[in-house]
Amino acid sequence: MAIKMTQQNAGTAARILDIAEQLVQVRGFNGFSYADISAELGITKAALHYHFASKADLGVALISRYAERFAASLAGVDAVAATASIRLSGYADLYLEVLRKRKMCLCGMLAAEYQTLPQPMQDAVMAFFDQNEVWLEGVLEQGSSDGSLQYGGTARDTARLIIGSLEGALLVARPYGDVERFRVAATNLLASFTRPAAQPALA
Amino acid sequence: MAIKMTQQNAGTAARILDIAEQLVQVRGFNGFSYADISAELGITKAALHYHFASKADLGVALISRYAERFAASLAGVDAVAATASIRLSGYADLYLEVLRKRKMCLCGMLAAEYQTLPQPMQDAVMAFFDQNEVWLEGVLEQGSSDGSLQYGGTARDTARLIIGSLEGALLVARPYGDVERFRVAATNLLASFTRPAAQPALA
DNA sequence: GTCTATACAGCGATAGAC
DNA sequence: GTCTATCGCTGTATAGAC
Repeated sequence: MAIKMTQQNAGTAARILDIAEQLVQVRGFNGFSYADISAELGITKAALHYHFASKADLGVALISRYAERFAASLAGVDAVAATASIRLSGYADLYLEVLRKRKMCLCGMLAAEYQTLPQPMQDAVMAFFDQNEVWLEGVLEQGSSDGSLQYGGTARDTARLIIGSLEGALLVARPYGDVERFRVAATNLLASFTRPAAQPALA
Repeated sequence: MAIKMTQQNAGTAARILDIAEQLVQVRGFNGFSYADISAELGITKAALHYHFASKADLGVALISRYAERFAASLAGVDAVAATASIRLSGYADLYLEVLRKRKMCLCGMLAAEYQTLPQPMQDAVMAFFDQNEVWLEGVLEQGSSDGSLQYGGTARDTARLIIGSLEGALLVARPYGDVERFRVAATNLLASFTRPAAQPALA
């Protein structure tokens, strides 16, 4: 469980995570095995258990790292995007990049397999969606304040709509291998919030 | 593969499909085994192979039956819903019923696992989404004609947006066990098409 | 830190009795 | 149509040498 960090295993652990992440995003957590990783990394299955004692431990580490990287990406969007509308586009682009690699969002994939996951992984998956929701809620409120965005319902509900819609657009577009299918859906979705005066306040 | 239909195995095959369908919608195609079915049905694993020679055969039969039942549900919506807007609500309600049983849409689940599926199953999954798309496209065009619906982009693109958004709302709401989360997302999504004069034609 | 060797349960699937 | 029995393989995980 607790592994002391030397130069060696830090690199090995990271490579294991890289390969496992790819496998989960393509095949699912129940769709790959230690043997797949060992084959690609060129070390034995047994050696993998040194770095991650159980598959559940590997899974939790996978989500943690993914969530951290995602947080960094969101910070990057904040840094380069001036308006709320552009930030939403930047958010959708994060999904688009995943689809370009013919992968599913890690946590979208795990959400499908949710009921088969060990509980620590379940908790981490929900934390990821919560993290997305908080960020989007902030962007939506900002956009509402400065008048650049407009939406029915609360910022929170709209954030949840966006998360679900983009995850689902990714889910469905991937079998078709159709990047454009996702791009169009994301554009149409976000356009419904971006257009000024498009949606009068609910009666 | 080809099974002659007697009174006996028709009933047994249907019960196998019932149990397998439930398992796939909860745990995924890679998350259940013949042993799970045999345990619940009270017959041996070996007996299952009489009805469905391979797991792939079972999977294809599963999707076929699901698609047929879904088509019947859509016909039911057509029958009871007078307007395009009400038909869209009826469509969303089909997803809601699935979530109420704490399940994922069968083909949404299989879309996540897509890359691990035998090709006949892959084809059947896409055919299911195509079927949804055709029906929604018809409803959207009808709504556009009579002025009750309004949307940016084509009917086809909007149909795809709706499919993806509802699949994704289902995917994300299920871990939270939150039916209301889905209901709100679906309502907000459909409201953006339903409100008259909400969206002026694209410039 | 990685190895060999292996345990042991589970998988999908098959053969052949009844 | 369902059974018993079993195959061959793969799964995760462990023990202990190096």
